[in-house]
Amino acid sequence: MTEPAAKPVKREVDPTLSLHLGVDRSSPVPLYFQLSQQLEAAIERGALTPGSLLGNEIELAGRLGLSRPTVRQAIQSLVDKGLLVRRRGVGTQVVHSQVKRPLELSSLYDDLEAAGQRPETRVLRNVVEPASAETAAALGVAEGSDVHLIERLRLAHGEPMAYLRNRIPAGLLGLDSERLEATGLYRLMRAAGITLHSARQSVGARAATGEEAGLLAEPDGAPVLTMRRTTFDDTGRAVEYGSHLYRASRYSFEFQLLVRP
Amino acid sequence: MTEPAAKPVKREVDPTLSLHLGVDRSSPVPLYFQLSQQLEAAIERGALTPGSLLGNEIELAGRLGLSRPTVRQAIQSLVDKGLLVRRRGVGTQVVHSQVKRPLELSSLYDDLEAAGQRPETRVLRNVVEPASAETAAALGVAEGSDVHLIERLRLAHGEPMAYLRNRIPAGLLGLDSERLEATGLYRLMRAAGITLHSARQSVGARAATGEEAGLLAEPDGAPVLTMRRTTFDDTGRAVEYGSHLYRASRYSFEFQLLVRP
DNA sequence: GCCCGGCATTTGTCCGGACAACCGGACTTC
DNA sequence: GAAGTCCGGTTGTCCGGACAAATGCCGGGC
Repeated sequence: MTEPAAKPVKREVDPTLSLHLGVDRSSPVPLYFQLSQQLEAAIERGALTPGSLLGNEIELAGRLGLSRPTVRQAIQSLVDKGLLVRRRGVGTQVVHSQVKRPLELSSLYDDLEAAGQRPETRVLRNVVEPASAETAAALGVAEGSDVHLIERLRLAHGEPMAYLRNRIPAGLLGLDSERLEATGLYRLMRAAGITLHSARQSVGARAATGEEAGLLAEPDGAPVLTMRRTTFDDTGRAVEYGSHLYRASRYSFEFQLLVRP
Repeated sequence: MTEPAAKPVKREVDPTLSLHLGVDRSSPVPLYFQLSQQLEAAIERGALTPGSLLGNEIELAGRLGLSRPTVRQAIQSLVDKGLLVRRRGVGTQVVHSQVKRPLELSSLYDDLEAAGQRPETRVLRNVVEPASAETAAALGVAEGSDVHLIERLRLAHGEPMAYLRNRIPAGLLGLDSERLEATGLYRLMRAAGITLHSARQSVGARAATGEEAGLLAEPDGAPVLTMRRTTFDDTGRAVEYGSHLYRASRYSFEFQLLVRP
């Protein structure tokens, strides 16, 4: 008695088959991370087309010589990034693109640089002064204690884009104007060993005052975007309080956000 | 021969000891989820104070009768929410608070309701018309195909807060003005079985036109916040394209964001 | 007194397996 | 023809164990 011929498979061919995935066990990079990077790259360059089903986890694990938990961890990280969607009883699908990045704690400097705008910074003030009540409340320090006050004008293509005013607890890191003109504040903080963790932001709008309009090369009373942000490191300390002004005619906040499942 | 007296423990007492944690194995709720909820509640009400160390995972697992992977999954979900921080060789710490919610795809209606503002909606228009080039591009449909156009005025305490203009592919869900006045658009979508997944947003500012100023009860040329948003469901379809106007004098966007580790 | 190496502690990574819940389609039944 | 039922396939949850890597502390050596 011979087996009946296998019925033609309904399922499409597993698209990860033609991807020559593989991990390097001698590398210090975690296996799940190697895999998630390869999958992300494949999605990025279109080798995994939106909507297509990834072959099932168990088979994929077997093919790569990995365990299922490891493969799941790799897939999960891409689900968290919004690149994949899982459906029980169905499979794992590539999201129909449109996803870029789900909003990071971005530095304006980095944003401009990434957009190829070659940002420029002009430090207008860089002093230490006693904290006002508002600043003290935002930073969680005693009123009157020393804080750095930094005022900068950020330009792109020689045109003013934003007027940035930051307050930073004194003694947290060295802040000379020279370095501030060469890079962004967040980069200096990371370089000083501060691990940024989260931030509270508030974005609004109002009419610019005469002085502000002058700095930003806008007409008097022009609408400007305002952004207030307090940033915390992973110990919960407030490390920065900024209140910034952006030219509404030249700048808007773009971001992607994901729905928490 | 008696054991020498144990040296006094340097470590603080495990704060989870006094928490009477426990899981119900007969419940259909996943164990890791039960645990993460209990921990989150303990943090919320201050039973786990910021900065305190959470006793190690292995001991915690043993005490609860769970395996270490399950406990790790619970902790990981809180790390993802920004409530906890892990440090290898040290332990898991409660973040020094200030964290509320890391920015969800929020409906203005829900936001206002959560703030106890009793939102009110006035539907100004609710028609089906052919898609303009801009709308078609944003929604990924053919130019000229049918889309719902909905214009609403959102009020709180009887005062206008925002002027909302949404475009939705026709046939996606039933949209009668009556239900639109009773609740928010996103709630209607979820009720129609649409799983929201992500959105691309752009927030800017400009001066209001005369007509817009009149609707929002603002003086002519007053600054207004603009928000453009395309929302996608988990199949990657664009399900909504909105361009909204908010009174800058009454409204600002508040959100929390986390640094991706 | 100061520096450095070793040690205990804790989280990070990985494995292999087991069963449950869920989805979709095929099949049966009315 | 329509509705209900069964079944294969897939992800979700959970377990127990093992070793690696990072951190902070203590003691020994200089």
